[in-house]
Amino acid sequence: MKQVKEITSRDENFAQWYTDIVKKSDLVDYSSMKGSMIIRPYGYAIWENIQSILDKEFKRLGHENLQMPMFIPESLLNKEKEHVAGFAPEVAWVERGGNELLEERVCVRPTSETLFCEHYKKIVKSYRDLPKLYNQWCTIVRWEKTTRPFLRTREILWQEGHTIHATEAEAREETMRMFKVYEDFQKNYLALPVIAGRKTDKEKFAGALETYTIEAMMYDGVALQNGTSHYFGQGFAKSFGITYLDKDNKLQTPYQTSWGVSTRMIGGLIMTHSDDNGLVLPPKIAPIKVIVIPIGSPEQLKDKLEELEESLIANNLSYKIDKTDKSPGFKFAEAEVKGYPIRIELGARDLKENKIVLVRRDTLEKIEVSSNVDEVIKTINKLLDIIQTDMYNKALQRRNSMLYEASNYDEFVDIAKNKPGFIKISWCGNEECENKIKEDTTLKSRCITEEVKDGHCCVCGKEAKYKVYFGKQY
RNA sequence: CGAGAAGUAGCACAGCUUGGUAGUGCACUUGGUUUGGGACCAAGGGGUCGCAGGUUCGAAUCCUGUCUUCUCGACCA
Repeated sequence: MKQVKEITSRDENFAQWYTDIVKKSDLVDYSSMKGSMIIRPYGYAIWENIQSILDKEFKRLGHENLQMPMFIPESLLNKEKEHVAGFAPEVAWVERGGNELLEERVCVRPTSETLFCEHYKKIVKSYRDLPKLYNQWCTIVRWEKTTRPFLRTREILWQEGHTIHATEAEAREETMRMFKVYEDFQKNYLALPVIAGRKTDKEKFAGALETYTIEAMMYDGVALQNGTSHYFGQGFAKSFGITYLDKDNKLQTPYQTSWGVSTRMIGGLIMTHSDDNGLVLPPKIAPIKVIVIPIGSPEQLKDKLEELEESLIANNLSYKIDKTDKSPGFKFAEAEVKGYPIRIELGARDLKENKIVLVRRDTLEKIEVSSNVDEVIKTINKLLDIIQTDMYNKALQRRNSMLYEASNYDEFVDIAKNKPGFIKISWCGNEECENKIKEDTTLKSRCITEEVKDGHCCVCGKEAKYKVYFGKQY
């Protein structure tokens, strides 16, 4: 396979390959601010697609969008102890306004739980006020040391849902509902095979009772935490003094959740599907589904091109026609870098024989079809479905080939040191065992996938409570 | 944050050792010829050499600081 110039081979240097892909496909550009990327129109279009799909789903489930302040006074952030302790190391502070030193410094939100709590305290008085199902699309700031486009940035573009409920059951249900929304979205739209499970206490969100996580595995076997849903119980409500009167006129403390996904998912998309020729995007999320490349003089192709364009519009297929006067080879390569799912090679020579060539980006397979436009559209629609499914299955196969299960600690360490991927073990639930694994292998727990009643902890040999995956992470 | 490397036109780089008019290829613009895997000819346009100091008659080049990027570690709800 011919390799596109200037993209490092994926198997040679995965990190460099990733950097090349995001740059060459024009998803992002760097700015002079470390860790704050410029999301270019093509990258932002992917985010807009993600946004519109999820936003519709959130609203269908009864959520309302709102917008919170971007600054949090220190005293407000400090109200929930565990929460602030977890975030303190990566909070950015504003200490001056103009030339004046502030009386109280304010942080740029690393997440908005505290702001929502303060607000709930004001607006929740009665059981009639519950639940509140809120979401905001915004940016947050976490002062990361090492940054990489999409995967780890200081300024993060994301969505955070915050809900408050009268009962524990309702809040738990909400946590799991949104967890499922994320899981389905990533499988069905992003074509990412994911492992969904609960975080260990060590790895859960600061201030949460339970954190549920969507863990995707990248091409190189490294994990990407691609979304989380948290159950807070009454912890935040108690810290902030949020109460309401129930039907019996008794004062009660409500239950809360929060959940979020970010543009990190775009990094996940790239690191799962793309190849040495460039980006490969699942059709359901690709901003442009079809790229038309005319080959031959414009006069020869004019009629067919117009006919094709009309049909693409009529069938609601997002498309682009490359009318530049570059050579066909250049356009092919460019189309591959951009990852358009289907390429139409509209060639004068083929048209004489009433043929058109379609090319799948995921496999680069060339498919000859009749130049009858209705036929072409029919084939495209079929192909888009096939590509979406095939991409998922291909990623699933690779992911599964890097899933291991270890029955004893020696085996675990051996796999951890020699094979990239996730390793499943039985675990007693104690943090010491997690820490030992971290020390010996640098692996961290990804998530708990099931509870078990028998078996022994892979590390200490005591009675096992869970099956849990370990892996390296981005 | 630690170790290493890099920053000169949109991109890839040369020039730096030994200070003295800012270079090459691709890309871009115009005109023409082309068109099935990164076309060709001709004529053009574009850079305060990452930023800030310092040394010097003179700095892309030497010195100091700083920022950004990359690789590998550490860190990472």
